Amino acid sequence: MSQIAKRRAAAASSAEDDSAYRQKQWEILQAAGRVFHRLGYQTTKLTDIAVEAGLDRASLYYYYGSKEQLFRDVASRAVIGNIEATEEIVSSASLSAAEKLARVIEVQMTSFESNYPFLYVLVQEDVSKWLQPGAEISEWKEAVHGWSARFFTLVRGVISEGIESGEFHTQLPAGVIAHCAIGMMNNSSTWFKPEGVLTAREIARGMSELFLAGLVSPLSGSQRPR
Amino acid sequence: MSQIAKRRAAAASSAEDDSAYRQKQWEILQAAGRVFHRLGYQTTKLTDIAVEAGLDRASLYYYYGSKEQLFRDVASRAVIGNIEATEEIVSSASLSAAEKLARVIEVQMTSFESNYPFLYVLVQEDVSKWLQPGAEISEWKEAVHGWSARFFTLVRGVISEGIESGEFHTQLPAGVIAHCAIGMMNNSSTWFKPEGVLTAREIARGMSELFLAGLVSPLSGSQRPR
DNA sequence: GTCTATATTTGGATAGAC
DNA sequence: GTCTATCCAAATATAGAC
Repeated sequence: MSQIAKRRAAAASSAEDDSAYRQKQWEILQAAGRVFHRLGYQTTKLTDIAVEAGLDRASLYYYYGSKEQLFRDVASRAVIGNIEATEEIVSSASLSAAEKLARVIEVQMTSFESNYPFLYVLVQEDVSKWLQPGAEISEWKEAVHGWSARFFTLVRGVISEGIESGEFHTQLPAGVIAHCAIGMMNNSSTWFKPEGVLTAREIARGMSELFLAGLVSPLSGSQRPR
Repeated sequence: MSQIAKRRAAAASSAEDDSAYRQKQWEILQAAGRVFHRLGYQTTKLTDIAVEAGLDRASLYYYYGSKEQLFRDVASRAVIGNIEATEEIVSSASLSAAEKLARVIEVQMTSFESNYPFLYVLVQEDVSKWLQPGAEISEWKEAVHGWSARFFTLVRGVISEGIESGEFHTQLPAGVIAHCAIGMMNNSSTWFKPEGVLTAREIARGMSELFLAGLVSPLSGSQRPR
């Protein structure tokens, strides 16, 4: 164990929750989140994060042990609660498939917003590439990949449910529709800004409407007058 | 100019179109395309490409001068014709907005298929990050970014046209809808396989229907019986 | 706690033998 | 044409002074 690792461990174990140490950790984490979101994991250099956080490259190691740990902490921040909320929606007995889909979209989009930019950091990394042959896999990577797969399965399940009950009509398999929905949402990492004119909730409603009623339907757009 | 560069230039200039040299270049390019698609540009190491192509890392330099040139050749392969086809559709005077959108989706999806995986290599790179402050920009990167922006503008234009003519109904701004459409299509880089059960054309039709009529509309899905 | 200076590793690119 | 053996730059991580 390196010297800096010992000092880091000592500082971490003796630090209270609201200590200056934790505060600084949090500031660095936020800075890292912004940079990862802007540049992606591979492109981001520790220098970029150090500059964004306003200290030296070496000083980062007093707070975080590695670039990967930094990324891990950034990315873990939001996922779990998100998945659980989605599972609850999907397993509801009283909601129609359309309502479920609308709520899943709303949970996801508002989660992108309230956890900004942490959740985006993850979705834009395409975690499915992590388990490709040749890549070193870690327990954490597998877990994230599992969540990602789980989310896909949940969305596909809702679509399947709607198709089987006759509520939804489509020529495409449920999995493809699920990919479309997820792609639409995840792609918002490239354009959505929390301080924009539209809130995540408003965008989510528009997306649901688009997905359920389409652009041409005379029903759509008139349900909620502007 | 390095020795290997001279030998490469000599081989390239004296090679006929159907020579063994060109053939090998093409094989390497295909291998590189597969690896870039699988791992992304930054993550891909020259070793990965060499292994995929079945020769040594150093031997690549007899055919291509750098990793970036390799990527550039991979990525340039498909884009231009694609943009031009899209521009022609959009500028048509006789098509409705809905028909234009459907055709744009079909062009894009079939292009992903027929150029597989070259076009995917590009869309999954998020070229907008290339012009971020701090990144070194090249003429080529700017050109690609320009195409990407142009494509977005074209799609948004179609949506706007439909909204203004009263053909489309939505609560969302045209730009957001355009992002949704593009996100849906580009995300297919993570799941579409040319050898799958559905052709790109079939998927494109399904996507158009989804976008125009929605999932719930009783019209959708019945237009083309299965 | 933060920095300067440096060790270490990785990966792109070259020289030169064959 | 392809390879072995390097070189070199970039980037992560560490030691140790302050």
